[in-house]
Amino acid sequence: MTEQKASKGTYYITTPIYYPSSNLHIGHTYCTVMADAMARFKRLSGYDVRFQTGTDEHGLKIMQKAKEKGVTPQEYVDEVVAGIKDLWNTMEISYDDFVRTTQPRHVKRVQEIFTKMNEKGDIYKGKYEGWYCTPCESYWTESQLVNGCCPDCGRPVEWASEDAYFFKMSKYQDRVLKLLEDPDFLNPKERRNEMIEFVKQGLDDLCISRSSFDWGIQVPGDPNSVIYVWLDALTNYITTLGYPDDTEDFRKYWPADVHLVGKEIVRFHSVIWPAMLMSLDIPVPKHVMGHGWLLIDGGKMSKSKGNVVDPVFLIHRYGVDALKYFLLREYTFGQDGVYTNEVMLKRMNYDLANDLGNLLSRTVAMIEKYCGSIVPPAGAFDKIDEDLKSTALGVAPALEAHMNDFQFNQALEDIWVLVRRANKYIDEKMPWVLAKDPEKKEELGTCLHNLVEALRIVAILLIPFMHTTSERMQEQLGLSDEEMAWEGAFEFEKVDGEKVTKGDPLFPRLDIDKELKELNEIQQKQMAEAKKKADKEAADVKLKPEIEFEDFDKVDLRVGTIMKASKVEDADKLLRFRIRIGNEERTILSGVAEYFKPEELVGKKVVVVANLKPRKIRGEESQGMIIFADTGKRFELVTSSADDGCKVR
RNA sequence: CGCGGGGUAGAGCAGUUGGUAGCUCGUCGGGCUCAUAACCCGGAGGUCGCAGGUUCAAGUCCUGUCCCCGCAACCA
Repeated sequence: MTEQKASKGTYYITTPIYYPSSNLHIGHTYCTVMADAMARFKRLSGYDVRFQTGTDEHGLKIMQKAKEKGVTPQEYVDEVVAGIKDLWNTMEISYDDFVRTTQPRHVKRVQEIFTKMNEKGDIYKGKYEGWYCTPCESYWTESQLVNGCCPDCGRPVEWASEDAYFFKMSKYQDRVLKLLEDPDFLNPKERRNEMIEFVKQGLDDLCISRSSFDWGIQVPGDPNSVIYVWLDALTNYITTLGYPDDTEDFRKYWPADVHLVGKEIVRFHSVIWPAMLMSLDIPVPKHVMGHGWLLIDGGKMSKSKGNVVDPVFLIHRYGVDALKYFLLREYTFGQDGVYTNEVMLKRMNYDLANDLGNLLSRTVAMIEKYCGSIVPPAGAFDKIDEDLKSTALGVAPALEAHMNDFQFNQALEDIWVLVRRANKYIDEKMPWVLAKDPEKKEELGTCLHNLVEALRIVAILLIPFMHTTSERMQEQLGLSDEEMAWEGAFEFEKVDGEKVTKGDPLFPRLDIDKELKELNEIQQKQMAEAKKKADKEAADVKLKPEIEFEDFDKVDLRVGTIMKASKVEDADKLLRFRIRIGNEERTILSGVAEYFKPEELVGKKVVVVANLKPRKIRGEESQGMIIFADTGKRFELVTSSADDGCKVR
């Protein structure tokens, strides 16, 4: 890429750095493809573009994954990251920098940033508290718990605390709120509203270190703590520019023009990240754009559901350009969209094969047939010619406006307005009739000439989205590089006596029914395998660390009779039990409402942890705990026929 | 509980500052034969979740209500 033309200034766009805990799916591809299209568009428009993506490689999850595979965390991420880079190469993603948070250039600067924030007085030592799952070594918030247990492994958690470093985020609450209220900063507005409300509820200080695991960047001067992954991850956008050193890149590209992110991490980018930058006294990014998700069967893609769509497979089958086109054309930025094979195949067939491919094909065929493969000159224009011309000239300005708004689907629609107009133009002009009449030769020439003009404009405007297709069009139309310059999309009179060459169809027509059938079969198989694998992982018996008999003996288990059972109002999952244990009765709350009807439990004899310290749940005291068998999907009663009050041991 | 989003033709979606409800696919009918059986034209099909309100005028503003989805703090 030539870096000469930078007349319009710089444009720095980023994708999130992805978490390599598994291979990427089509949702990640969607985000990266958008960023790539924007980067290419800006380059063509004359900006000095910097487009960055990468991977976020620290954290507990990675450590656990590596352990499962029996490799070091570094070995583990190296392998996954190689796959990710392969994917982006296959997708022809034109990134300028790929950052890995394990790279020394990043690690060193994150520590410097931590130190800087500390010197500013924005970091203090405190206690981090939460529900801790010992086997998973993770903290969870109250709301994350599932039935009061670890959402990952389903085992009980305990309230724990550790020394940790905190960032005084609350200090920046007012400034962040002000920033969010600027309609230009965070888009689309649905996300903005959400964040404004969130900040208005008040910002707490942010815990920015962990001591429960060590796969991360060490806190300067504290070998026992690593820097919290989000501080590590977010700063990638500036460490690659050399910050905190005063570098040319940093001065040139910061603040970033756009952080393109998924809606699930908008908060980190529009609240936490700006607060951190404010602490560092450097400018905040100009824009944060939150895109929606691709949903499958109305739900989020997830490995446990076994419904992830593999982009590599689709590229292999349909080609990079077709997939890119589909992703950019089908979905409205900011909104969730439903992915189905059928929707994808229809887009590919109708828009690409029928409309665009066929238009090129019939145009080139006619020029070969009627004009000896040489694009004829244009004569006088009639009304229809003028209409085609004005449609053609309207596309580029409309497209630029939509692109600047991140309306990729609209931008492509702009191009297709011309594609459809050109197809209609052929029908209106009926060149095959003109060809039969020697006196209509000039009219025929004008028609075919104008079609090539229209296709030239289409080919140029397609470069940011499908550059290979664009090149193939250029080749078939015999256009020079000069005729394909971006500015040329704003002019109609460019072509002149080119020699056209008919090539393979741009996009072969697909037999949708047949494709659907085959795709479904293949994907069913893939999903079944993925699901099996996920289920198997879940079924592996992971025992807690060994304990002494004395530890077990501390637990007083008793048989209890359920006297009453009722639902706790205002809580979806909680049931309230009155349990008789020998001579006494007590109240116990359990988060099992989704598995049992209260009335069917009355009279059952169950096993109760009788000497558990009472705990308040939803304002009520729970005096013990009922034992259930957890199948992973359901809870089942563990019953006994013995009299209540009996010891269980 | 709270916060955010959505509910518009059979399906999937657009609808800027309120002023005759659009698009793609499907469907029905017609045209053309240059082209990848592709392309072009026309028709049918919507009380814009429901109920009120503001207004000369509301899918678009306000109130209430039902249903679906997401977030709920460190978890991409």
